[in-house]
Amino acid sequence: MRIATWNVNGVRAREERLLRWLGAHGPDVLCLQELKAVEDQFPRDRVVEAGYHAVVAGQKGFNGVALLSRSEPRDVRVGLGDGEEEDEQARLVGAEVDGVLVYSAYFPNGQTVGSDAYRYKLDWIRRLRAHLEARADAPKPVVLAGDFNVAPRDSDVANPERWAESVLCHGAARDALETLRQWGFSDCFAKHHPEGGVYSWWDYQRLAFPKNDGLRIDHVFATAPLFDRCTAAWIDRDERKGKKTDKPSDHAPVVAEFDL
DNA sequence: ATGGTCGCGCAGCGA
Repeated sequence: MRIATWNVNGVRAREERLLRWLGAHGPDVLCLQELKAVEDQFPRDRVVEAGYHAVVAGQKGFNGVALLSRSEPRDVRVGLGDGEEEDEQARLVGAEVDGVLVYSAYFPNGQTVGSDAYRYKLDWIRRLRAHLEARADAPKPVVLAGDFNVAPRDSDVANPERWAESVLCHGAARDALETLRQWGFSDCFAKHHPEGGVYSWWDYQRLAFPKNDGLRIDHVFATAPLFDRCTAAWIDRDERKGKKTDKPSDHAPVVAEFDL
C-alpha cells in the first residue's frame, strides 16, 4: 500500500501536475494540502477519471485539504471535531481506506514565534491529539500525513542555525509535535533515512531549491503495527524541479510504502 | 538593487 502526501499550493494551479503525478506514481492514497479552493473548484471529474475517490474539505482562497484513494473511503470525518470551539479553517480530513484510518492534515504555519497565529498553531496540534484520543480507536492502524509545518530535527534543515527561531523549527513547535507523536506515531521517512539531509519544502525565493536550502516539514506518521510494515519511504524531489513556466509547487510529495 | 517568489483574486495577505 502506497500512501503519499503533497502540499500542492493551489490545486487549480497544479491540476496538470496533479493528474500527471497520479498517473506516474499510482499511490493507493494521496493526501493533498493547501488546495486554496472550495470543493466546487476541485478537479473532481479528472481525479475520478484517473481512478480515485476524493474527499474534499475546501476553503475559499486559503487552506483546504483532500484525501484521494483508489478504494472507497469509509467513516469520513472533516475537521477536529473535538467538542471544542469549531475550527473555521479547512485543515483536516480523515477516512478509513482498506482498513487504515488515514488523515490528510495541514498544520498551521504560525507566521512568527509569539504571534496569535503561533499560539493557534500550538493549540491546533494539541487539539489534533485530542481528536485522535476521541476518534481513533486502537488498535486500528492510523496514518497521519500532511504538511506539519515542523522540521523535527536539525538534520531536517539545510541551515539549522538560520531557521532555529522560525516557526518551523522553534522548540515549542517541536515539543508540540513530539507530544502529538507520542500518542502512538512514528516517522516513516526517518525510519529509512535516519541521517537526515533530505527535504520536502524549498522557498520559491532566493534560489532555495537550486541551492538545496530546504526543510523536511511534510511527513507520514504511522502507528506501531503499520510502521513496522513500512518497507520504504522517499521524497519525490523531481516534482519540485522546473522553470517558472513549469509551475512546480514549493513542496515535493512524500511517499511511504507499506507491506499489507 | 533595502528587493527577491508564489497563489489567490484583484489589494494585500499568507506562506
